[in-house]
Amino acid sequence: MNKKPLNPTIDDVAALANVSISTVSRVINRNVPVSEDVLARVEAAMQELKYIPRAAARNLASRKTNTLGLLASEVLGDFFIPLLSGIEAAVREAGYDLLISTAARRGPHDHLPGSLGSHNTDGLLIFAGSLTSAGIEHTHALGLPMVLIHQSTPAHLPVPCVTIENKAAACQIVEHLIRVHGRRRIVLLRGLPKHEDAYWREVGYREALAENGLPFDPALVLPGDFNREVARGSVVRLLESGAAFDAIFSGDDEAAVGVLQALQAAGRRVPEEVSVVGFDDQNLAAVINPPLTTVHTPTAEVGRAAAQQLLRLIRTEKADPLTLLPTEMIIRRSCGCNNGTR
Amino acid sequence: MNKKPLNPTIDDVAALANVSISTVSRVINRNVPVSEDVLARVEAAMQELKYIPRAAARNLASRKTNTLGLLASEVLGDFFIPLLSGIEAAVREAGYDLLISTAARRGPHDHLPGSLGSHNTDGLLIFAGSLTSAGIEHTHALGLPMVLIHQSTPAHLPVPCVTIENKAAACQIVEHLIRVHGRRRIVLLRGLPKHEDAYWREVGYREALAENGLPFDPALVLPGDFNREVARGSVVRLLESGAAFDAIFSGDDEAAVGVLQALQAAGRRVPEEVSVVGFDDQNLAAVINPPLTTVHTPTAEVGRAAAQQLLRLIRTEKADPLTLLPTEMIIRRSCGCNNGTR
DNA sequence: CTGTTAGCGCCTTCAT
DNA sequence: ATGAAGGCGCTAACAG
Repeated sequence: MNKKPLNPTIDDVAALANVSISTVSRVINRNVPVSEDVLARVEAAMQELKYIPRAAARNLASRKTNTLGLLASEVLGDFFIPLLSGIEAAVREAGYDLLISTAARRGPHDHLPGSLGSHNTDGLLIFAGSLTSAGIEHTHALGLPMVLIHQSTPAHLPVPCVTIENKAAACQIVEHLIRVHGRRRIVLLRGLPKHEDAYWREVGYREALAENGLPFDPALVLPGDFNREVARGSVVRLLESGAAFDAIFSGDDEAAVGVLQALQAAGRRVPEEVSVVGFDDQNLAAVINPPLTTVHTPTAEVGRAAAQQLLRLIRTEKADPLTLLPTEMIIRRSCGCNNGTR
Repeated sequence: MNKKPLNPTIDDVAALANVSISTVSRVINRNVPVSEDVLARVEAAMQELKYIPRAAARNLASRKTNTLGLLASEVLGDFFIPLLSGIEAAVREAGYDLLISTAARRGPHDHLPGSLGSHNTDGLLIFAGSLTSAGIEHTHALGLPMVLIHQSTPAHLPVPCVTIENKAAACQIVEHLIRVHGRRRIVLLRGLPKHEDAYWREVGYREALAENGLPFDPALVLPGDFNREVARGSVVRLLESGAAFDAIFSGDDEAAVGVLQALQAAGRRVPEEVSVVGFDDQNLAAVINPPLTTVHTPTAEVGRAAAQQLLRLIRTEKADPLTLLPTEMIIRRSCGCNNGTR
């Protein structure tokens, strides 16, 4: 008589506890009432055998996987950590697993990484830029629940989206430059062209100019791509062009690093000669020199909210079409405030 | 006759292609030769039906899950991104999936998150500090292949480990402080007490002192915990104590940030009055003020190597007991070099 | 090279 | 409240 199978199954537990496998299944799932003593026996047996239900078998039988997929873009920026921990927390609290996949080279027909296909995941969290519009439609057509992060749904598809307030914050921070620091020639380092955050930040920038009677000068709008090197290159070229400017609004903090490097290499003093502000309030914003005035984005909350919406969608087939999380301006020194302090 | 089932199974494909399901299975897995025309027919049918094999069914039948689990610690530091991308790359190249789980509150008996249990994952990647020694032994006893990251195996268990060279690099950077900058009262801000990286870095520090005829002074060893605030607190207290010191070797870059903040707040000039060096070469090391002299650690490679070892272990039951990746000192300004440059 | 036949381990009606 | 039996969709011998 084999006492302890190395990979116990539900049958082993049932045998040990002297009940049927259905009963064991019931105590595992706690769906249906089970008498006190039977419950105790079964639980003891499970402990004894160190029984762990096989996910594959449960998934196959129950037709759900209890796992959520996260499709991330190839470039994992600094904001990815808070995003991930927010997602992870929500997913775990709900008893789900998290399968992650970065957007690898995927052909046009090959819309999803195989593993994230409809049968291997109960739903998908899709980060901005990790799937084309066509890919999203295709996935949606498959009937896979999904929610988009930092990207609104294309083609009027009923796909929930969770993102942050970009425009008002961008407007506010640019107005800060104008009204508090008297800047009038403000450069915009736009983010990734197709990125919605970048788009709305630009709209906010223009709005601030317009509301304060400043002209919009296309010569002051340069590529930043949310990338340190790209941003640095843009500023170097701007400097070479001899164009006049007294402030730079960078698409995100990462690009702001490049901005500062280019400016400092050229001997331009920040913030005395030129104010610099960013967006995101990433880890390095507070420690860089000078400390960066920027906009704080609640990235962990975005992750958490996205996971929660997806879970709701899966369970109730209903979710908020749009979750817009608030942002907040953080004044430090790169804009010109607090200079001399500390 | 139902033309396109919404969730096609292998049977639908077989029917459409006029073959048996075994044949379809063969073209899916490409294990066994299949004739040209049959292969074409089957592939056409799969396309036509948009067939996606159900992972749960394959897993159940084949007794393997094709997914690797990653157990991470609760605190996801900056180094986590490169680690994750290295892992993800290796895992994806091998055609596996990645299930991630941060070490949540887990009771003493409840060693693993359920989903990472032996039946749901073919193997585990365990990051330092995410599992106790007992947990590791327990998991190993379950027969689950695993490899440890930045942590060596306890109790002589045959569990492969991949980590980095800490001691020599720590010794080298401290020697740099001594020989190049003439520092003699060097503070050590140790990392997390139970963390092996921290241990070896301390050994390297002591070795450097010994080899250069400097006394080891316990008063100069303070907690840093790989944490910005803890490090700052330690330095603040050190300053208050009035102890003399002319350099600080911080357990990692994150702690170095706290060191710099405390020093600058107290008006101590870095590197003129005190040299500061870190370890890890994190994202912010190059942009902080002053740019941090530190040790570069190949974190993405660590992730990749760990995944590869785990895969080898799963496939061949053999793996290198220890993979030690090289590190490299990066000279910037906080030690006193290159001052005035740029 | 291809088809037939058992399961893989669990959930889920359906009886009792 | 509990047991019996039939799949879930696929892989893996085993024949042919």
